[in-house]
Amino acid sequence: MNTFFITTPIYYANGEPHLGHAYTTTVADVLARYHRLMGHDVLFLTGMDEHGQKVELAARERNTSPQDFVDQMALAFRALWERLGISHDDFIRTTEGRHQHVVTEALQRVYDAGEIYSSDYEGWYSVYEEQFFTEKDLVDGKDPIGGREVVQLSEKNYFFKMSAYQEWLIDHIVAHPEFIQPVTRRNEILGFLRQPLGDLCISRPKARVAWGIPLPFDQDYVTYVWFDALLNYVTAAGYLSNEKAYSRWWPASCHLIGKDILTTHCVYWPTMLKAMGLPLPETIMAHGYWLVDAEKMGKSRGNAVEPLDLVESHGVDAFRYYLVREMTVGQDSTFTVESFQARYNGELANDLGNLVNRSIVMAERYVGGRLPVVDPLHPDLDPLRLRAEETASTIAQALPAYDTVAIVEAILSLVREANRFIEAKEPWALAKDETRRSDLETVIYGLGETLRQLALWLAPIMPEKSHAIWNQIGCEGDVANARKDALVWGGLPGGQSVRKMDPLFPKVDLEESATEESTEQTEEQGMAEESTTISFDEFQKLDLRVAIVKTAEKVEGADRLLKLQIDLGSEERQLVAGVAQHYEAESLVGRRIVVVANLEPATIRGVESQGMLLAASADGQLGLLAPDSDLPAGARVS
RNA sequence: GGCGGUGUAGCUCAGCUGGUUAGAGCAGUGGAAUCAUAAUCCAUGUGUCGGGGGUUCGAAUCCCUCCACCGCUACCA
Repeated sequence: MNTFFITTPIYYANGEPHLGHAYTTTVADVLARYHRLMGHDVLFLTGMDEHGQKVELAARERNTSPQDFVDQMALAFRALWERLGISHDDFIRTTEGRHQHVVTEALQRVYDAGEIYSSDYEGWYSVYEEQFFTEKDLVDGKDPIGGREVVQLSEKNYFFKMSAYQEWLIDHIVAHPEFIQPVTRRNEILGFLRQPLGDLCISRPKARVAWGIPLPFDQDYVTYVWFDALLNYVTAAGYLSNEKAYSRWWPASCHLIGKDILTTHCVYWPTMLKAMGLPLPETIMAHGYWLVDAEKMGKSRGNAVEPLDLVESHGVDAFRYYLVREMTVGQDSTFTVESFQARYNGELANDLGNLVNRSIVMAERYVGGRLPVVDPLHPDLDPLRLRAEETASTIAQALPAYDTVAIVEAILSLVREANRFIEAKEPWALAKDETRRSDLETVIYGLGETLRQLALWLAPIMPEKSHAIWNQIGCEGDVANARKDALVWGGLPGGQSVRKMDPLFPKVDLEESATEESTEQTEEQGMAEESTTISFDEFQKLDLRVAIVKTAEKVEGADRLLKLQIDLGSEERQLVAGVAQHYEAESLVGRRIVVVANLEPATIRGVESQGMLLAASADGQLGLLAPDSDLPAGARVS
């Protein structure tokens, strides 16, 4: 039997789950469910990464033990997976005995093979990032990632000879185009591997970090993140514990990850496996980020919407549907209420929900609620049958390509075909003509069978709603348990009674359900650590310039605004500044100021402002920023 | 700076190894129908396929170049 072993990353237990986690896990769930539908033997794994200093610190802050803390976090994640209808087969935690055993044993083997050595390491260490930095990495004496304190530290650590595997890894990636997907990420890794590859530090001294798995060959150290976390994939497969399971599941079919942990999965993990003498996973699929546009999340109404809130307002299935429908796996996408509502109203409520509703109503009204027994291959049903077969073949191609968007579109095309079919056949007209009774029955049967097909194909994406469809056409059992043979056209026997239910996707008034306020702008939600700092690139987007004030006057009808004409060197600009309560207009003329030159123009009190003057303020005091010397107008600030 | 990617209708995007009048969904406009969650169906686009050059009988699709944006990476800050 075909096996399909899919994993999500194990999520780090130092923060609450968010959209990024939800997306990865939902896509993995949808893929797992499709493979089950196709009759494959599936192992779907997710879990938690629970060791490390950040967990230790978080636990201390809450006055609890690390184990208590991670237990709570694991509960929070499990609760979300339950809410989202995730059908994982295993939930692994790195604090479990089965995993500690594998890590210990694997380390000992690699050590015995001479692939691990110890060495002194000296550098600047950030407690927060749990990382060393070289002198030149530092930015203003702070760590380059979060700008936090660093301390000089020299310590012995253990290293894995990762560098020895560089050529082998390149060869493997080149020889296996499916290994890293999408191709842009593959190129990235190949680019990364053109530089010399270093060795991998795999330890932390217990004196500094106690919360981890001790190195078997040196009890003064614990295992550092990668040689711990990544091994979860083989632990869960049964490595070193269940030979039968292991040989069945390993190597994994797919590690689904976010693009933020590409290197660890595409470089560290393969070399680790190689050193252990284990085969590599077939595919590492890196998806993109959801950009959450707070502006478009209802902020204009003063009440922003958190993506996960939509689960409560519109239901889990609509949320799952949106995730796999809107984002092409591998690319970034923007999460907005507008697009969510457009999908919900247009595709789910109008096209699909209404199709189900009108079909069931017609079955009740025109044929007494009992689905007729009709030859599924009746020529009148050809449009539906052919379209259903097309849907099936499209999905069969899209599934191995991880193309969730194509899967959804294939299903929607069947929905639209059915709506078109109804218009063409006009069952309401047939119902008025006794002589056309059999035509009518054929039509009703065709709709019933199409709904059955839809329920089956939608089940992996929308488990609850698809089951509701399944029930309404009188099918028994759980649609989630259906397998490939059920997908053959004509599986509806006929003769069973329809059971009308409430509309599947009622229109929702979001204004009432939106409550939480949010001040966030666009925020990236991957699995990367959130950071309040900005990158240098982001800073560079600002075009700050020195300007000289030519004229200044008060803006009519505004007591805080001044209208300034400024000399930017290459051009003159007009801008509006809210400094009238601190500066007389005349006193500014001739002064050098600093402005944001590439700010989008705005009209304030009817006056256009082509930029923004910079000033600092505190406790009601205000001071203009100005260069220390008589620089020319237009000088760039950086 | 190096490597890679993207740029196709108002919006979101399909268009594989070059080949009939460049497509889908949404939005817009006009119409039909009434079983249905005012839900559906039909019709409707003069799109410089980012600009320029080239290869070819023929290019959105291949090559070169330029521009814009994005990612990785280096360096500067």
